[in-house]
Amino acid sequence: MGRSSDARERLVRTGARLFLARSYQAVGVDELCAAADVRKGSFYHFFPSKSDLAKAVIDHHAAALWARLDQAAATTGATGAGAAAARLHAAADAVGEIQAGFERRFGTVVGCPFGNLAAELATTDAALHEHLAAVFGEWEDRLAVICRDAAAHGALRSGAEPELLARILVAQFQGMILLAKTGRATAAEIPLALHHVIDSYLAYGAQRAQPAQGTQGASV
Amino acid sequence: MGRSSDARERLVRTGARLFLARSYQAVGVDELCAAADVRKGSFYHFFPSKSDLAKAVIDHHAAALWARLDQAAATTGATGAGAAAARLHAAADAVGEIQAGFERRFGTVVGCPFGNLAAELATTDAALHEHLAAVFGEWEDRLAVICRDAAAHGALRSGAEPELLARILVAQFQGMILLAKTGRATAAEIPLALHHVIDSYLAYGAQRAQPAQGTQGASV
DNA sequence: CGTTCAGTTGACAGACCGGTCAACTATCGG
DNA sequence: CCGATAGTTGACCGGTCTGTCAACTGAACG
Repeated sequence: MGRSSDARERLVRTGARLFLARSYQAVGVDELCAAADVRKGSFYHFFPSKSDLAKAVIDHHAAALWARLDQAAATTGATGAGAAAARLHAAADAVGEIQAGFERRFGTVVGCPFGNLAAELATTDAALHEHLAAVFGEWEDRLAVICRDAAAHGALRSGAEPELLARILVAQFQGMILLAKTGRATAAEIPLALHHVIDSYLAYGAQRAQPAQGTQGASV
Repeated sequence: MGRSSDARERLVRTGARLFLARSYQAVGVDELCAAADVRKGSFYHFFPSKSDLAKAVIDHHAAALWARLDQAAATTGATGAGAAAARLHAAADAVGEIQAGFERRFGTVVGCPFGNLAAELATTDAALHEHLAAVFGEWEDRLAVICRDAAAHGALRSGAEPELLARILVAQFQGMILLAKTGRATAAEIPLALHHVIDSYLAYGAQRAQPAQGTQGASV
């Protein structure tokens, strides 16, 4: 019953775009609606508040990230000592590609969708704070799975705890993306730094032979 | 001639406090003035715009950070292979203490003063963007000096370039602080992760014997 | 002691903010 | 073909936002 519409999806997509291009607070509901060609009344038909749109935007970006990470892990099939290491490097490349895509779309490195919102809203919006914490938690967990696998195959240096390494890698992603956002690095340098950190945690002799080469697949 | 006043300093200090406790955009000039007990006309006597106050706030935090880093480097006197490594660890502890101080003052980890503003404003305020880039640049340079010293004494693993390591460490600071802000870590865990990363870059045998122990000096 | 000027004051402006609402409309299921 | 309902529309609200201004005040200095 009733009619159907893609207005909600348009709002989420333009929200994702505008929040990245500027920031959450810098984009008003009015501008958002104009850009999505949706009247304000409709906005509040789909979302109880602007904050709820942000939650949907986070889910949108999270789905895209998990898809990329799954794809990266899949192309690096098989198991074994070297495979886990390769999957870590592939995850670094996947994030690098997402950031490179943003850089192409927006003209500059606009930052991490989650990191930006966390820095801006973690202190003022409890619901978004929790939502973002869950995303970072899943990100960490996904890397921890690979790190534990690497540890099980003896691919990690002695003293390298898988869970801590996963956290360090997520932090390295966030930090490098932020430095790139300040203009002190390009999107392409993000995965390079991560390859470096990953290698420094691999058991001696397990480092990758040739320097990082992102999977050259297109799509953004 | 004319009269003197500490209103400007009060504005910078309360700006530093409120921007950390919430965010730049979440704190209005009116609220800021009320908290600093300064009338709005006076605010615009000292600062052409809210953005210029933010620039002063950044300088305020930067001065505090450089002082802490200098102090940390000084207590770890002397030179030599182990001294450079010790200075890196001391820098990690210094940042950890700053964050622990914020955590005590505000009740939660409120993030890095520079990282927060960078994430929020880098895309919308060109002047602040540049100003923040300069701070990150100096931070990186200061660590690079130590890293080069470590490299010169053969304290770094082979393949560890000092400049890249300095960048990786700044990124690790930013990333860990952001994760702590999302509630996924405490301020005390920030230096621990950094000690871990630093150790993974030190030449085998140069790792610190006993786990991180922040200089127990008080002061915030 | 008076002039000068940094600093103060409070009222004001205009735009914009997130959010509300009642009336309306098109579509889908029966 | 009709009723139920998801979606649409545009006017509207009160509050807050950054920034302005002219008149005023008081301390330092010649």
